Amino acid sequence: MVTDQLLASGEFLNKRLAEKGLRFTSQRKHIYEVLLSQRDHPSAEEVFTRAKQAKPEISMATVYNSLDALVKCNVIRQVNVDRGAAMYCSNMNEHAHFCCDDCGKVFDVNLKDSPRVPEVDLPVDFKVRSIDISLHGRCSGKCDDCGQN
Amino acid sequence: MVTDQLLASGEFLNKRLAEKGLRFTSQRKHIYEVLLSQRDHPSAEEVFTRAKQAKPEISMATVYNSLDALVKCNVIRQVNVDRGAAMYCSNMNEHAHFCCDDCGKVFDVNLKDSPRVPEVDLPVDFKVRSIDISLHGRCSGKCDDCGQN
DNA sequence: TTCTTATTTAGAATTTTTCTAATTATTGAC
DNA sequence: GTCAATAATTAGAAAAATTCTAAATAAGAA
Repeated sequence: MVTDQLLASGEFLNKRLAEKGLRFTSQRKHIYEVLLSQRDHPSAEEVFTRAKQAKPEISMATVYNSLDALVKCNVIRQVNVDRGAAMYCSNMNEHAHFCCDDCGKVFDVNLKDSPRVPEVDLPVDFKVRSIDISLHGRCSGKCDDCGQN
Repeated sequence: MVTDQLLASGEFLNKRLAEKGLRFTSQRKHIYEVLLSQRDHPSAEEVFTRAKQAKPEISMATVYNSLDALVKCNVIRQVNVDRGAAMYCSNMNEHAHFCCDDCGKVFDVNLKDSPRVPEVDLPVDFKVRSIDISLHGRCSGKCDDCGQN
């Protein structure tokens, strides 16, 4: 288990980046912290906005670069539920995403009997790196934007 | 089971569209046929290109509108595996998508013990309409663009 | 410290998607 | 079949999302 202290220190990220031959930079650290500090599903644009608060000089290109680096070294996930902007998720516990087609919000949902991930019939030399499960439907009233039904 | 004859006739699509209060138009029929006739995972742009061959007057806005209509009435699926363009899939059998991070190609893959779709812990009033499972990894040599490993 | 090279930056460019307003086509009622 | 209501189509503009470029900077290894 990764402790919050370890996450905060940068040690953890440093190690993960190094394992992939990626450099530990203040921008990547900051963007990672931005994602950890508010555990929703921001788009790159939204990450950019949040990151600028403490680091006004950061650029959009760096946000994309950093997000890619963080995804590559497996400390965040990229979430693609629809056309439109990709979203980013710092919850690395095994979970799926529920996307409400009414309000567009994305919720983390846990798999029952976790970690029972679906098995697939793959050609022998296909190598799986990650599995994404996303549901679409209606969150129906659970969120502010969704009315009664 | 939906027969190819039924699919081709337009009867099937007509019925599905009507069930959702959507109109049956020559453009929607054509785009559906375009997707059925080549069962890969084209982007809207690619659908546009293919559709224009027989219907040069069709517009991009109509392609998006039609794809949305076809998704809404459940005769095709929208596939979001990455940043960049959404893709469309006319295979409505239960299956997952494997996206090769090397070459970007998307493959349909069957679930083992189908149809054992993962169950999730959802708030009671969340209603699920569809489930998407996508894998990322390497197709490693199975495709033309992927070298030896 | 020095060197090499990955990363960052601002901004331009490209790609993808949505919107607009006028026109056309589909559907249901008569 | 004709008419009316309105959904869908069209071209093009606009917006949104992402990638690229070339110069400057910073990280990590020696």
